[in-house]
Amino acid sequence: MANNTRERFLAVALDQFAERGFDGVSIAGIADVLGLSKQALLHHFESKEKLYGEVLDGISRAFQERIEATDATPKNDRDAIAALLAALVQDHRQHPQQTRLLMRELLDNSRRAERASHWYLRGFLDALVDRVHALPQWGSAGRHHAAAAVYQFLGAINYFAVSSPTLKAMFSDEFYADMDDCFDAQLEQLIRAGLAAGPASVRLEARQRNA
Amino acid sequence: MANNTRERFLAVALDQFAERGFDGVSIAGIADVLGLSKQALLHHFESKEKLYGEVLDGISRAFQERIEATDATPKNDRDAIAALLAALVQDHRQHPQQTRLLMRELLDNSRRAERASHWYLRGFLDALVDRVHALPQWGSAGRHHAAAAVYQFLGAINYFAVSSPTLKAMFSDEFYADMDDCFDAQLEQLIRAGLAAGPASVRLEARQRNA
DNA sequence: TGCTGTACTTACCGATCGGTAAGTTAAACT
DNA sequence: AGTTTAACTTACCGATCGGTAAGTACAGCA
Repeated sequence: MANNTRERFLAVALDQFAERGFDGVSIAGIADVLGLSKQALLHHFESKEKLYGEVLDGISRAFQERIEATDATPKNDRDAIAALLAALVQDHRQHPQQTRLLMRELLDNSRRAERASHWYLRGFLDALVDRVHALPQWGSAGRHHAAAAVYQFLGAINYFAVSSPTLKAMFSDEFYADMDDCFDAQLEQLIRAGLAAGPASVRLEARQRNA
Repeated sequence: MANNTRERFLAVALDQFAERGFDGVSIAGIADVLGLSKQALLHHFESKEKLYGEVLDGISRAFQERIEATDATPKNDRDAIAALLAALVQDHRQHPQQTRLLMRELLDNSRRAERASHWYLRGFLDALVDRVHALPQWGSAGRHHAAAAVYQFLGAINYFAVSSPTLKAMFSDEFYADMDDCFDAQLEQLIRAGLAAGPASVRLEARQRNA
């Protein structure tokens, strides 16, 4: 089991970074979980930053593979959009730690702006926006309308995914389970309704804000 | 200016905690911003945790006041729901640091579960869910349907609010400005479409997951 | 048998952390 | 004038941080 240790380090690091954030985690703490010394970790990853980078890269890669798998779905079709977003929901459900860590990155990356993997969402986002923009009603309005709508969908998904532990604690376990059970169907309905409603007409006031 | 210093500490602390998180901030760093020593801070707030608690309480209080101000809107009405959520969008726009810090709390509070102010959203959430549940189509389905829908709305708002710096960096400033300009109208349209669509019928498969 | 590289270990380092102790300064009150 | 109190300061503490240095144990290979 040569690089098995390496992968176990990455798994533990993902867990801890997701739960406590970069600054809340010590490399000694990560090593302790595996019963190894801090220097064992530094032997495989030359610094805490490098370790963190590899964790993010791993998420990014897994994410890319998953969206490429669903990228073959038909374009110019509401079903396809709903299917892509449904896949994203399942993704978040199956990898909650990845979702949590990426939400932390979203909060931190104004400082860590140099890191490229932050735009992990960019490809997925563009693909979705293109698909929405290609829909009959949406083409007439600017692309930013489609982008706003797509980002609202993503927000609905991501926020719920990240909130799961809080909602469990806030409500009863049973009520949360009920919410979770109907979430997907409710979301799909919302997406379809939103897409059918088409782009909103922007009132003039908003434009004048930049005066 | 007796307790002026105190308030300035709180303001700087909010900024730093929102930007770097609890563990990423040092009390000496906060004090430095005001040109004071670390012990000046500890004179006003007996510990870092207490300072953090007061910052959160301040947000919670401000948030409560703002939602109480809009709580007088009519019930059993789609316009009222849209108005409450529109107010929330404005709220986030005007206090981005508060929004960011609360998102961090959402990520951290599985560890800090003892803190009560985490449920700052609870009142607002319940009020919204009640209003949705009172709508003609929604009453027939369980309350959790309304809760899921409301949480999707909140997610769309919150996620966008928190993503602002990232979106600015990811797209051109102009494209982001366009998105931002049409966001409110797009969101209102989504909310109205979602409410009009009513609760989704849950397929049996989801229920069987608990087997 | 001797050499080399991998996978670790213990020992240690300077920096920084939150927090304590003990002043200092000046305004406010009696 | 004397005392108290609020608002700070400098000096210091032990703990923990990320990271370096130097060694050990062992497997594979010539």
